[in-house]
Amino acid sequence: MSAAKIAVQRLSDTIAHELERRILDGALKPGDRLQPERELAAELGVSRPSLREAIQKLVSKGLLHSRQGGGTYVTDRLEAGFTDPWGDMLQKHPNLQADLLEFRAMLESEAAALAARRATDADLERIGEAYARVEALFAEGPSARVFEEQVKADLAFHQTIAEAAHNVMFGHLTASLFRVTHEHIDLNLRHLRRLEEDWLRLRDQHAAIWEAVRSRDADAARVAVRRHIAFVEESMQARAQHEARESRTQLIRRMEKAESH
Amino acid sequence: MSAAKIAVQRLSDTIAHELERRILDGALKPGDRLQPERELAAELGVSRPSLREAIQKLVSKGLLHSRQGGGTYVTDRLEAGFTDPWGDMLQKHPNLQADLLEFRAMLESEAAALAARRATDADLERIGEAYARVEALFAEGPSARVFEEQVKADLAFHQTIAEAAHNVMFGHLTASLFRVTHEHIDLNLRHLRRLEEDWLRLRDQHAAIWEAVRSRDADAARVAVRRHIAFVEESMQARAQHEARESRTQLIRRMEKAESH
DNA sequence: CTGGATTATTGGTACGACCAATTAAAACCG
DNA sequence: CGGTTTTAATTGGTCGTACCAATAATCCAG
Repeated sequence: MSAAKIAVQRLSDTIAHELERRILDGALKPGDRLQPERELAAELGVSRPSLREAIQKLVSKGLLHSRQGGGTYVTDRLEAGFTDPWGDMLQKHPNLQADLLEFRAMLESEAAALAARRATDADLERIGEAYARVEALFAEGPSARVFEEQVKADLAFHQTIAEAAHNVMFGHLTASLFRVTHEHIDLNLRHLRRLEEDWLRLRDQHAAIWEAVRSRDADAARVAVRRHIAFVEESMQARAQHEARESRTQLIRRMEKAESH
Repeated sequence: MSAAKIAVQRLSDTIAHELERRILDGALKPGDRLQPERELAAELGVSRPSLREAIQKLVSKGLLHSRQGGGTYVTDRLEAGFTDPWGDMLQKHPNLQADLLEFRAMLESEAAALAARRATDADLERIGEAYARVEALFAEGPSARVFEEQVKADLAFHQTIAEAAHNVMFGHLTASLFRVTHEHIDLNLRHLRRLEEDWLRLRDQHAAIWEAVRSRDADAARVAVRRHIAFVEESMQARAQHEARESRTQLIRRMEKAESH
Protein backbone atom coordinates (compact mmCIF):
# COMPACT_ATOMS: atom_id res chain seq x y z
CA MET A 1 0.00 0.00 0.00
CA SER A 2 1.00 3.58 0.20
CA ALA A 3 2.74 3.04 3.50
CA ALA A 4 5.01 0.52 1.84
CA LYS A 5 7.39 3.33 0.98
CA ILE A 6 10.96 2.30 1.27
CA ALA A 7 13.60 3.86 3.40
CA VAL A 8 14.95 5.66 0.35
CA GLN A 9 14.72 9.36 0.83
CA ARG A 10 15.15 12.04 -1.71
CA LEU A 11 18.14 14.23 -1.04
CA SER A 12 15.98 17.32 -1.33
CA ASP A 13 13.78 15.97 1.44
CA THR A 14 16.76 15.47 3.69
CA ILE A 15 17.95 18.99 3.00
CA ALA A 16 14.51 20.44 3.61
CA HIS A 17 14.37 18.55 6.87
CA GLU A 18 17.75 19.92 7.90
CA LEU A 19 16.69 23.48 7.14
CA GLU A 20 13.49 23.02 9.09
CA ARG A 21 15.55 21.75 11.98
CA ARG A 22 17.78 24.80 11.90
CA ILE A 23 14.77 27.05 11.94
CA LEU A 24 13.09 25.22 14.79
CA ASP A 25 16.33 25.03 16.75
CA GLY A 26 16.64 28.76 16.55
CA ALA A 27 19.81 28.73 14.51
CA LEU A 28 17.70 30.50 11.89
CA LYS A 29 15.34 32.97 13.42
CA PRO A 30 12.33 34.40 11.62
CA GLY A 31 13.45 37.28 9.45
CA ASP A 32 16.96 35.92 9.18
CA ARG A 33 18.60 35.66 5.85
CA LEU A 34 19.96 32.36 4.65
CA GLN A 35 23.41 31.97 3.27
CA PRO A 36 23.66 32.30 -0.49
CA GLU A 37 22.56 29.18 -2.28
CA ARG A 38 26.01 28.40 -3.63
CA GLU A 39 27.57 28.77 -0.21
CA LEU A 40 24.90 26.75 1.56
CA ALA A 41 25.09 24.02 -1.04
CA ALA A 42 28.82 23.77 -0.53
CA GLU A 43 28.45 23.69 3.24
CA LEU A 44 25.91 20.91 3.06
CA GLY A 45 27.92 19.12 0.44
CA VAL A 46 25.10 18.97 -2.07
CA SER A 47 24.49 20.41 -5.49
CA ARG A 48 22.65 23.66 -5.95
CA PRO A 49 19.70 22.09 -7.82
CA SER A 50 19.08 19.73 -4.93
CA LEU A 51 19.31 22.56 -2.44
CA ARG A 52 16.96 24.61 -4.58
CA GLU A 53 14.38 21.82 -4.71
CA ALA A 54 14.49 21.72 -0.94
CA ILE A 55 14.14 25.50 -0.66
CA GLN A 56 11.20 25.49 -3.04
CA LYS A 57 9.46 22.90 -0.90
CA LEU A 58 9.84 25.13 2.12
CA VAL A 59 8.76 28.14 0.13
CA SER A 60 5.59 26.33 -0.89
CA LYS A 61 5.08 25.48 2.76
CA GLY A 62 5.41 29.14 3.59
CA LEU A 63 8.49 28.72 5.76
CA LEU A 64 10.83 30.61 3.45
CA HIS A 65 10.55 33.24 0.79
CA SER A 66 13.16 34.44 -1.63
CA ARG A 67 13.66 37.48 -3.77
CA GLN A 68 15.79 37.29 -6.84
CA GLY A 69 19.00 39.16 -6.18
CA GLY A 70 17.92 39.78 -2.62
CA GLY A 71 18.36 36.50 -0.88
CA THR A 72 16.26 33.89 0.89
CA TYR A 73 14.67 34.73 4.20
CA VAL A 74 12.89 32.89 6.96
CA THR A 75 9.24 33.90 7.09
CA ASP A 76 8.42 36.21 9.97
CA ARG A 77 5.18 34.75 11.14
CA LEU A 78 5.57 31.03 11.47
CA GLU A 79 2.00 30.57 12.58
CA ALA A 80 0.83 30.95 9.01
CA GLY A 81 3.13 28.07 8.21
CA PHE A 82 1.01 25.13 7.36
CA THR A 83 -1.85 25.39 4.94
CA ASP A 84 -3.65 22.38 3.66
CA PRO A 85 -3.53 21.72 -0.09
CA TRP A 86 -7.24 22.13 -0.58
CA GLY A 87 -7.51 25.47 1.10
CA ASP A 88 -4.52 26.58 -0.85
CA MET A 89 -6.08 25.53 -4.10
CA LEU A 90 -9.31 27.24 -3.27
CA GLN A 91 -7.38 30.46 -2.94
CA LYS A 92 -5.45 30.09 -6.14
CA HIS A 93 -7.99 28.53 -8.46
CA PRO A 94 -11.07 30.71 -8.42
CA ASN A 95 -12.89 28.41 -10.78
CA LEU A 96 -12.63 25.69 -8.15
CA GLN A 97 -14.54 27.91 -5.78
CA ALA A 98 -17.24 28.20 -8.36
CA ASP A 99 -17.29 24.43 -8.75
CA LEU A 100 -17.49 23.97 -5.03
CA LEU A 101 -20.32 26.43 -4.68
CA GLU A 102 -22.21 24.87 -7.53
CA PHE A 103 -21.84 21.52 -5.89
CA ARG A 104 -22.86 22.84 -2.50
CA ALA A 105 -25.89 24.45 -4.06
CA MET A 106 -27.03 21.09 -5.29
CA LEU A 107 -26.01 19.12 -2.22
CA GLU A 108 -27.51 21.41 0.36
CA SER A 109 -30.64 22.32 -1.51
CA GLU A 110 -31.44 18.67 -2.03
CA ALA A 111 -30.58 17.91 1.56
CA ALA A 112 -32.94 20.63 2.69
CA ALA A 113 -35.69 19.24 0.51
CA LEU A 114 -35.18 15.79 1.95
CA ALA A 115 -35.05 17.24 5.43
CA ALA A 116 -38.33 19.01 4.90
CA ARG A 117 -39.89 15.66 4.06
CA ARG A 118 -38.20 13.45 6.59
CA ALA A 119 -37.31 15.54 9.58
CA THR A 120 -38.60 14.17 12.83
CA ASP A 121 -40.00 16.45 15.46
CA ALA A 122 -36.74 16.19 17.31
CA ASP A 123 -34.91 17.15 14.12
CA LEU A 124 -37.07 20.19 13.75
CA GLU A 125 -36.40 21.11 17.31
CA ARG A 126 -32.67 20.86 16.78
CA ILE A 127 -32.85 22.88 13.57
CA GLY A 128 -34.97 25.44 15.33
CA GLU A 129 -32.43 25.80 18.09
CA ALA A 130 -29.61 26.11 15.58
CA TYR A 131 -31.55 28.76 13.73
CA ALA A 132 -32.29 30.65 16.92
CA ARG A 133 -28.58 30.69 17.70
CA VAL A 134 -27.74 31.98 14.25
CA GLU A 135 -30.42 34.60 14.43
CA ALA A 136 -29.39 35.76 17.86
CA LEU A 137 -25.77 36.12 16.84
CA PHE A 138 -26.55 37.76 13.53
CA ALA A 139 -28.87 40.16 15.30
CA GLU A 140 -25.79 41.71 16.82
CA GLY A 141 -24.92 42.78 13.32
CA PRO A 142 -21.51 42.83 11.71
CA SER A 143 -19.55 42.77 14.89
CA ALA A 144 -16.02 41.49 14.85
CA ARG A 145 -16.39 40.44 18.44
CA VAL A 146 -18.72 37.53 17.80
CA PHE A 147 -17.64 36.93 14.26
CA GLU A 148 -16.11 33.52 14.74
CA GLU A 149 -19.21 32.46 16.64
CA GLN A 150 -21.40 33.58 13.78
CA VAL A 151 -19.51 31.49 11.27
CA LYS A 152 -19.71 28.43 13.46
CA ALA A 153 -23.39 28.92 14.11
CA ASP A 154 -24.03 29.34 10.40
CA LEU A 155 -22.26 26.10 9.57
CA ALA A 156 -23.99 24.27 12.41
CA PHE A 157 -27.36 25.39 11.09
CA HIS A 158 -26.68 24.00 7.63
CA GLN A 159 -25.15 20.85 9.06
CA THR A 160 -28.17 20.19 11.24
CA ILE A 161 -30.43 20.43 8.23
CA ALA A 162 -28.21 18.11 6.24
CA GLU A 163 -28.37 15.54 8.99
CA ALA A 164 -32.14 15.77 9.10
CA ALA A 165 -32.15 14.44 5.54
CA HIS A 166 -31.50 11.03 7.11
CA ASN A 167 -29.02 10.03 4.48
CA VAL A 168 -25.49 9.43 5.66
CA MET A 169 -24.06 10.55 2.35
CA PHE A 170 -25.53 13.99 2.67
CA GLY A 171 -24.54 14.30 6.26
CA HIS A 172 -20.95 13.23 5.88
CA LEU A 173 -20.33 14.98 2.61
CA THR A 174 -21.69 18.21 3.95
CA ALA A 175 -19.45 17.90 6.96
CA SER A 176 -16.41 17.18 4.79
CA LEU A 177 -17.08 20.11 2.55
CA PHE A 178 -17.54 22.39 5.51
CA ARG A 179 -14.17 21.44 6.82
CA VAL A 180 -12.65 22.47 3.53
CA THR A 181 -14.81 25.51 3.15
CA HIS A 182 -14.52 26.89 6.63
CA GLU A 183 -11.99 29.64 6.12
CA HIS A 184 -13.55 30.26 2.77
CA ILE A 185 -16.88 31.14 4.30
CA ASP A 186 -14.95 32.99 6.91
CA LEU A 187 -13.42 35.28 4.32
CA ASN A 188 -16.68 35.76 2.57
CA LEU A 189 -18.60 36.71 5.67
CA ARG A 190 -15.80 38.99 6.72
CA HIS A 191 -16.10 40.70 3.40
CA LEU A 192 -19.82 41.08 3.78
CA ARG A 193 -19.93 42.17 7.30
CA ARG A 194 -19.98 45.89 6.77
CA LEU A 195 -22.69 45.90 4.17
CA GLU A 196 -25.77 46.29 6.28
CA GLU A 197 -28.11 45.51 3.43
CA ASP A 198 -26.41 42.25 2.52
CA TRP A 199 -26.37 41.32 6.16
CA LEU A 200 -30.12 41.70 6.35
CA ARG A 201 -30.63 39.65 3.24
CA LEU A 202 -28.55 36.91 4.78
CA ARG A 203 -30.83 36.90 7.79
CA ASP A 204 -33.88 36.78 5.54
CA GLN A 205 -32.47 33.83 3.67
CA HIS A 206 -31.78 31.92 6.84
CA ALA A 207 -35.30 32.62 7.99
CA ALA A 208 -36.71 31.44 4.66
CA ILE A 209 -34.81 28.18 4.85
CA TRP A 210 -35.90 27.52 8.39
CA GLU A 211 -39.48 28.38 7.62
CA ALA A 212 -39.59 26.10 4.58
CA VAL A 213 -38.17 23.14 6.46
CA ARG A 214 -40.38 23.77 9.47
CA SER A 215 -43.49 23.81 7.33
CA ARG A 216 -42.23 20.69 5.52
CA ASP A 217 -42.31 22.35 2.13
CA ALA A 218 -39.62 20.49 0.21
CA ASP A 219 -39.75 22.62 -2.90
CA ALA A 220 -39.61 25.84 -0.96
CA ALA A 221 -36.66 24.55 1.03
CA ARG A 222 -34.80 23.62 -2.12
CA VAL A 223 -35.42 27.01 -3.64
CA ALA A 224 -34.53 28.87 -0.47
CA VAL A 225 -31.17 27.16 -0.16
CA ARG A 226 -30.38 27.62 -3.82
CA ARG A 227 -31.18 31.29 -3.50
CA HIS A 228 -29.02 31.54 -0.43
CA ILE A 229 -26.01 29.99 -2.09
CA ALA A 230 -26.56 31.95 -5.26
CA PHE A 231 -26.43 35.06 -3.14
CA VAL A 232 -23.22 33.93 -1.51
CA GLU A 233 -21.72 33.19 -4.89
CA GLU A 234 -22.76 36.55 -6.17
CA SER A 235 -21.43 38.36 -3.15
CA MET A 236 -17.95 37.03 -3.52
CA GLN A 237 -17.51 38.56 -6.89
CA ALA A 238 -15.05 37.10 -9.25
CA ARG A 239 -11.84 38.22 -7.68
CA ALA A 240 -9.25 39.10 -10.18
CA GLN A 241 -8.28 35.78 -11.53
CA HIS A 242 -6.41 38.07 -13.81
CA GLU A 243 -3.04 37.23 -12.38
CA ALA A 244 -3.70 33.55 -12.54
CA ARG A 245 -4.60 33.98 -16.14
CA GLU A 246 -1.52 36.04 -16.79
CA SER A 247 0.83 33.58 -15.24
CA ARG A 248 -0.70 30.94 -17.40
CA THR A 249 -0.31 33.11 -20.45
CA GLN A 250 3.37 33.20 -19.71
CA LEU A 251 3.47 29.45 -19.75
CA ILE A 252 1.39 29.15 -22.86
CA ARG A 253 3.78 31.44 -24.64
CA ARG A 254 6.56 29.09 -23.77
CA MET A 255 4.58 26.12 -24.91
CA GLU A 256 3.87 27.74 -28.24
CA LYS A 257 7.45 28.75 -28.58
CA ALA A 258 8.58 25.24 -27.86
CA GLU A 259 5.95 23.92 -30.22
CA SER A 260 7.20 25.99 -33.11
CA HIS A 261 10.62 24.45 -32.88
CA MET B 1 0.46 40.77 3.61
CA SER B 2 2.43 37.89 2.32
CA ALA B 3 1.80 38.79 -1.30
CA ALA B 4 2.97 42.28 -0.62
CA LYS B 5 5.33 42.88 -3.48
CA ILE B 6 5.69 39.69 -5.37
CA ALA B 7 5.13 41.00 -8.84
CA VAL B 8 7.46 38.41 -10.29
CA GLN B 9 6.40 34.83 -10.36
CA ARG B 10 8.81 32.00 -10.26
CA LEU B 11 8.63 29.75 -13.26
CA SER B 12 8.39 26.72 -11.02
CA ASP B 13 5.32 28.25 -9.41
CA THR B 14 3.72 28.76 -12.77
CA ILE B 15 4.47 25.18 -13.74
CA ALA B 16 3.13 23.84 -10.45
CA HIS B 17 0.01 25.87 -10.97
CA GLU B 18 -0.43 24.48 -14.45
CA LEU B 19 -0.04 20.92 -13.21
CA GLU B 20 -2.58 21.56 -10.49
CA ARG B 21 -4.92 22.85 -13.12
CA ARG B 22 -4.52 19.74 -15.22
CA ILE B 23 -5.31 17.62 -12.23
CA LEU B 24 -8.37 19.61 -11.27
CA ASP B 25 -9.58 19.75 -14.84
CA GLY B 26 -9.45 16.00 -14.97
CA ALA B 27 -6.82 15.89 -17.65
CA LEU B 28 -4.77 14.12 -15.01
CA LYS B 29 -6.87 11.83 -12.90
CA PRO B 30 -5.80 10.44 -9.55
CA GLY B 31 -3.66 7.39 -10.11
CA ASP B 32 -2.62 8.59 -13.51
CA ARG B 33 1.00 8.62 -14.42
CA LEU B 34 2.62 11.81 -15.59
CA GLN B 35 4.67 11.97 -18.72
CA PRO B 36 8.39 11.46 -18.20
CA GLU B 37 10.07 14.56 -16.84
CA ARG B 38 12.13 15.13 -19.96
CA GLU B 39 9.08 14.84 -22.18
CA LEU B 40 6.91 17.06 -20.02
CA ALA B 41 9.63 19.67 -19.77
CA ALA B 42 9.90 19.76 -23.53
CA GLU B 43 6.14 20.04 -23.94
CA LEU B 44 5.95 22.94 -21.52
CA GLY B 45 9.02 24.53 -23.00
CA VAL B 46 10.90 24.65 -19.71
CA SER B 47 14.03 23.05 -18.42
CA ARG B 48 13.96 19.88 -16.45
CA PRO B 49 15.32 21.43 -13.23
CA SER B 50 12.50 23.98 -13.27
CA LEU B 51 9.95 21.27 -13.87
CA ARG B 52 11.47 19.25 -11.09
CA GLU B 53 11.21 22.14 -8.65
CA ALA B 54 7.54 22.38 -9.50
CA ILE B 55 7.02 18.66 -9.10
CA GLN B 56 8.78 18.69 -5.75
CA LYS B 57 6.44 21.40 -4.56
CA LEU B 58 3.45 19.29 -5.48
CA VAL B 59 5.05 16.24 -3.92
CA SER B 60 5.50 18.12 -0.68
CA LYS B 61 1.85 19.10 -0.92
CA GLY B 62 0.95 15.45 -1.32
CA LEU B 63 -0.55 15.88 -4.74
CA LEU B 64 2.07 13.83 -6.55
CA HIS B 65 4.47 11.11 -5.64
CA SER B 66 7.33 9.72 -7.66
CA ARG B 67 9.36 6.57 -7.58
CA GLN B 68 12.80 6.57 -9.06
CA GLY B 69 12.71 4.60 -12.25
CA GLY B 70 8.98 4.16 -11.94
CA GLY B 71 7.49 7.48 -12.79
CA THR B 72 5.49 10.24 -11.19
CA TYR B 73 1.87 9.64 -10.28
CA VAL B 74 -1.09 11.69 -9.18
CA THR B 75 -2.02 10.82 -5.64
CA ASP B 76 -5.49 9.50 -5.15
CA ARG B 77 -5.59 11.18 -1.79
CA LEU B 78 -7.64 13.78 -3.59
CA GLU B 79 -10.84 11.86 -3.18
CA ALA B 80 -9.50 10.26 -0.09
CA GLY B 81 -10.14 13.54 1.62
CA PHE B 82 -13.76 13.24 0.68
CA THR B 83 -14.06 9.52 0.43
CA ASP B 84 -12.55 8.43 3.69
CA PRO B 85 -15.29 9.52 6.07
CA TRP B 86 -18.00 7.45 4.42
CA GLY B 87 -15.92 5.33 2.04
CA ASP B 88 -15.25 2.38 4.27
CA MET B 89 -18.58 2.90 5.97
CA LEU B 90 -20.25 1.82 2.77
CA GLN B 91 -18.17 -1.27 2.70
CA LYS B 92 -19.12 -2.21 6.21
CA HIS B 93 -22.79 -1.31 6.16
CA PRO B 94 -24.38 -2.66 3.02
CA ASN B 95 -27.74 -1.46 4.22
CA LEU B 96 -26.64 2.03 3.32
CA GLN B 97 -26.94 1.15 -0.33
CA ALA B 98 -30.28 2.90 -0.43
CA ASP B 99 -28.69 6.08 0.81
CA LEU B 100 -26.01 5.69 -1.79
CA LEU B 101 -28.50 5.27 -4.57
CA GLU B 102 -30.47 8.24 -3.42
CA PHE B 103 -27.32 10.27 -3.46
CA ARG B 104 -26.29 8.97 -6.84
CA ALA B 105 -29.69 9.83 -8.23
CA MET B 106 -29.14 13.41 -7.25
CA LEU B 107 -25.47 13.58 -8.19
CA GLU B 108 -25.76 12.00 -11.58
CA SER B 109 -29.02 13.57 -12.62
CA GLU B 110 -27.68 16.99 -11.80
CA ALA B 111 -24.41 16.19 -13.54
CA ALA B 112 -26.32 15.13 -16.63
CA ALA B 113 -28.31 18.33 -16.56
CA LEU B 114 -25.13 20.36 -16.34
CA ALA B 115 -23.56 18.28 -19.07
CA ALA B 116 -26.50 18.93 -21.33
CA ARG B 117 -25.91 22.62 -20.90
CA ARG B 118 -22.15 22.76 -20.98
CA ALA B 119 -20.88 19.87 -23.05
CA THR B 120 -18.51 20.90 -25.77
CA ASP B 121 -18.65 19.27 -29.16
CA ALA B 122 -15.68 17.18 -28.15
CA ASP B 123 -17.55 16.13 -25.01
CA LEU B 124 -20.58 15.12 -27.02
CA GLU B 125 -18.38 13.14 -29.31
CA ARG B 126 -16.84 11.30 -26.37
CA ILE B 127 -20.23 10.66 -24.82
CA GLY B 128 -21.54 9.47 -28.15
CA GLU B 129 -18.68 7.04 -28.48
CA ALA B 130 -19.23 5.78 -24.96
CA TYR B 131 -22.90 5.31 -25.67
CA ALA B 132 -22.18 3.52 -28.91
CA ARG B 133 -19.94 1.13 -27.03
CA VAL B 134 -22.58 0.50 -24.41
CA GLU B 135 -25.23 -0.02 -27.01
CA ALA B 136 -23.08 -2.35 -29.06
CA LEU B 137 -22.27 -4.47 -26.04
CA PHE B 138 -25.79 -4.50 -24.70
CA ALA B 139 -27.08 -5.45 -28.12
CA GLU B 140 -25.45 -8.80 -27.57
CA GLY B 141 -27.96 -9.31 -24.82
CA PRO B 142 -27.44 -10.92 -21.46
CA SER B 143 -24.36 -12.80 -22.40
CA ALA B 144 -21.96 -13.81 -19.71
CA ARG B 145 -19.19 -13.68 -22.24
CA VAL B 146 -19.09 -9.90 -22.50
CA PHE B 147 -20.59 -9.19 -19.13
CA GLU B 148 -17.58 -7.53 -17.55
CA GLU B 149 -17.21 -5.40 -20.64
CA GLN B 150 -20.81 -4.31 -20.34
CA VAL B 151 -20.39 -3.15 -16.78
CA LYS B 152 -17.27 -1.22 -17.61
CA ALA B 153 -18.89 0.38 -20.62
CA ASP B 154 -21.88 1.33 -18.55
CA LEU B 155 -19.77 3.02 -15.92
CA ALA B 156 -17.65 4.74 -18.55
CA PHE B 157 -20.78 6.13 -20.13
CA HIS B 158 -21.97 7.69 -16.91
CA GLN B 159 -18.48 8.89 -16.03
CA THR B 160 -18.06 10.58 -19.37
CA ILE B 161 -21.28 12.47 -18.83
CA ALA B 162 -20.25 13.49 -15.34
CA GLU B 163 -17.00 14.87 -16.68
CA ALA B 164 -18.85 16.83 -19.32
CA ALA B 165 -20.47 18.75 -16.48
CA HIS B 166 -17.15 20.60 -16.22
CA ASN B 167 -17.17 20.67 -12.47
CA VAL B 168 -14.32 18.99 -10.64
CA MET B 169 -16.54 17.96 -7.78
CA PHE B 170 -18.98 16.05 -9.93
CA GLY B 171 -16.23 14.37 -11.88
CA HIS B 172 -14.19 13.21 -8.92
CA LEU B 173 -17.10 12.29 -6.74
CA THR B 174 -18.72 10.26 -9.46
CA ALA B 175 -15.47 8.45 -10.07
CA SER B 176 -14.94 7.61 -6.42
CA LEU B 177 -18.51 6.50 -5.98
CA PHE B 178 -18.15 4.22 -8.95
CA ARG B 179 -15.12 2.62 -7.43
CA VAL B 180 -17.14 1.84 -4.35
CA THR B 181 -20.18 0.86 -6.32
CA HIS B 182 -18.52 -1.26 -8.94
CA GLU B 183 -19.15 -4.71 -7.62
CA HIS B 184 -22.51 -3.46 -6.56
CA ILE B 185 -23.58 -2.60 -10.07
CA ASP B 186 -21.95 -5.79 -11.14
CA LEU B 187 -24.25 -7.83 -8.95
CA ASN B 188 -27.24 -5.88 -10.03
CA LEU B 189 -26.60 -6.33 -13.71
CA ARG B 190 -25.86 -9.97 -13.19
CA HIS B 191 -29.18 -10.34 -11.51
CA LEU B 192 -30.94 -8.59 -14.33
CA ARG B 193 -29.31 -10.29 -17.15
CA ARG B 194 -31.77 -13.03 -17.71
CA LEU B 195 -34.81 -10.81 -17.75
CA GLU B 196 -35.11 -9.88 -21.36
CA GLU B 197 -37.68 -7.22 -20.69
CA ASP B 198 -35.62 -5.40 -18.08
CA TRP B 199 -32.67 -5.60 -20.37
CA LEU B 200 -34.56 -3.76 -23.06
CA ARG B 201 -35.70 -1.11 -20.63
CA LEU B 202 -32.10 -0.54 -19.61
CA ARG B 203 -31.20 0.04 -23.23
CA ASP B 204 -34.08 2.45 -23.62
CA GLN B 205 -32.98 4.39 -20.58
CA HIS B 206 -29.45 4.71 -21.83
CA ALA B 207 -30.77 5.89 -25.16
CA ALA B 208 -32.98 8.45 -23.45
CA ILE B 209 -30.09 9.84 -21.44
CA TRP B 210 -27.86 10.11 -24.45
CA GLU B 211 -30.56 11.69 -26.52
CA ALA B 212 -31.34 14.28 -23.85
CA VAL B 213 -27.73 15.29 -23.44
CA ARG B 214 -27.15 15.29 -27.16
CA SER B 215 -30.07 17.60 -27.74
CA ARG B 216 -28.89 19.74 -24.82
CA ASP B 217 -32.13 19.33 -22.91
CA ALA B 218 -31.08 19.72 -19.29
CA ASP B 219 -34.44 18.91 -17.77
CA ALA B 220 -34.91 15.84 -19.90
CA ALA B 221 -31.44 14.67 -18.98
CA ARG B 222 -32.11 15.09 -15.30
CA VAL B 223 -35.36 13.20 -15.56
CA ALA B 224 -33.88 10.46 -17.69
CA VAL B 225 -31.09 9.78 -15.22
CA ARG B 226 -33.41 9.87 -12.26
CA ARG B 227 -35.67 7.40 -13.98
CA HIS B 228 -32.73 5.19 -14.80
CA ILE B 229 -31.51 5.09 -11.24
CA ALA B 230 -34.99 4.69 -9.91
CA PHE B 231 -35.30 1.65 -12.12
CA VAL B 232 -32.04 0.30 -10.85
CA GLU B 233 -33.11 0.88 -7.30
CA GLU B 234 -36.37 -0.85 -7.95
CA SER B 235 -34.75 -3.76 -9.66
CA MET B 236 -32.49 -4.50 -6.76
CA GLN B 237 -35.22 -4.82 -4.26
CA ALA B 238 -34.30 -1.54 -2.76
CA ARG B 239 -37.82 -1.39 -1.55
CA ALA B 240 -36.93 -3.60 1.31
CA GLN B 241 -34.00 -1.46 2.26
CA HIS B 242 -36.06 1.61 1.85
CA GLU B 243 -38.41 0.23 4.41
CA ALA B 244 -35.47 -0.54 6.58
CA ARG B 245 -34.56 3.10 6.54
CA GLU B 246 -38.10 4.07 7.29
CA SER B 247 -38.23 1.73 10.19
CA ARG B 248 -34.95 3.13 11.31
CA THR B 249 -36.48 6.58 11.21
CA GLN B 250 -39.45 5.27 13.13
CA LEU B 251 -37.10 3.85 15.67
CA ILE B 252 -35.32 7.13 15.97
CA ARG B 253 -38.62 8.84 16.54
CA ARG B 254 -39.34 6.40 19.30
CA MET B 255 -35.96 6.87 20.83
CA GLU B 256 -36.27 10.61 20.72
CA LYS B 257 -39.71 10.47 22.10
CA ALA B 258 -38.51 8.27 24.91
CA GLU B 259 -35.58 10.53 25.38
CA SER B 260 -37.73 13.54 25.95
CA HIS B 261 -39.40 11.84 28.86
C1' DC C 1 6.06 -21.66 -20.88
C1' DT C 2 8.93 -20.18 -17.02
C1' DG C 3 12.42 -17.57 -14.96
C1' DG C 4 16.50 -15.11 -14.84
C1' DA C 5 19.54 -11.95 -17.28
C1' DT C 6 19.64 -7.90 -20.31
C1' DT C 7 18.24 -3.61 -22.07
C1' DA C 8 15.56 0.57 -22.12
C1' DT C 9 13.15 3.86 -19.58
C1' DT C 10 12.79 7.13 -15.92
C1' DG C 11 13.52 9.69 -11.77
C1' DG C 12 17.72 11.43 -8.76
C1' DT C 13 21.89 14.09 -8.41
C1' DA C 14 25.43 16.92 -10.00
C1' DC C 15 28.30 20.62 -12.38
C1' DG C 16 28.64 24.57 -14.91
C1' DA C 17 27.04 28.43 -17.40
C1' DC C 18 24.39 32.50 -18.21
C1' DC C 19 20.53 35.75 -17.17
C1' DA C 20 18.06 39.18 -14.26
C1' DA C 21 17.15 41.56 -10.18
C1' DT C 22 19.12 43.56 -6.27
C1' DT C 23 22.42 45.73 -3.51
C1' DA C 24 26.53 48.05 -2.48
C1' DA C 25 30.36 50.55 -3.90
C1' DA C 26 32.47 53.82 -6.85
C1' DA C 27 32.30 57.71 -9.72
C1' DC C 28 30.41 61.83 -10.85
C1' DC C 29 28.57 66.44 -10.59
C1' DG C 30 26.68 70.58 -8.53
C1' DC D 1 31.39 68.04 0.69
C1' DG D 2 26.68 66.00 -0.14
C1' DG D 3 23.68 63.92 -3.08
C1' DT D 4 22.91 61.55 -7.28
C1' DT D 5 24.15 58.55 -10.90
C1' DT D 6 26.82 54.89 -12.67
C1' DT D 7 29.07 50.82 -12.16
C1' DA D 8 30.33 46.42 -10.37
C1' DA D 9 29.62 42.55 -7.32
C1' DT D 10 26.26 39.68 -5.21
C1' DT D 11 22.52 36.51 -5.46
C1' DG D 12 18.50 34.02 -6.87
C1' DG D 13 16.35 32.15 -11.45
C1' DT D 14 16.77 29.32 -15.51
C1' DC D 15 18.91 26.26 -18.60
C1' DG D 16 21.63 22.36 -20.69
C1' DT D 17 24.05 18.37 -20.08
C1' DA D 18 25.96 14.41 -18.17
C1' DC D 19 25.89 10.47 -15.29
C1' DC D 20 23.93 7.40 -11.61
C1' DA D 21 20.33 4.24 -9.67
C1' DA D 22 15.98 2.08 -9.49
C1' DT D 23 12.41 0.24 -12.09
C1' DA D 24 10.01 -1.84 -15.93
C1' DA D 25 10.09 -4.05 -20.41
C1' DT D 26 12.33 -7.29 -23.28
C1' DC D 27 14.72 -11.13 -24.61
C1' DC D 28 16.70 -15.54 -24.33
C1' DA D 29 18.14 -19.87 -22.40
C1' DG D 30 16.29 -23.90 -20.21
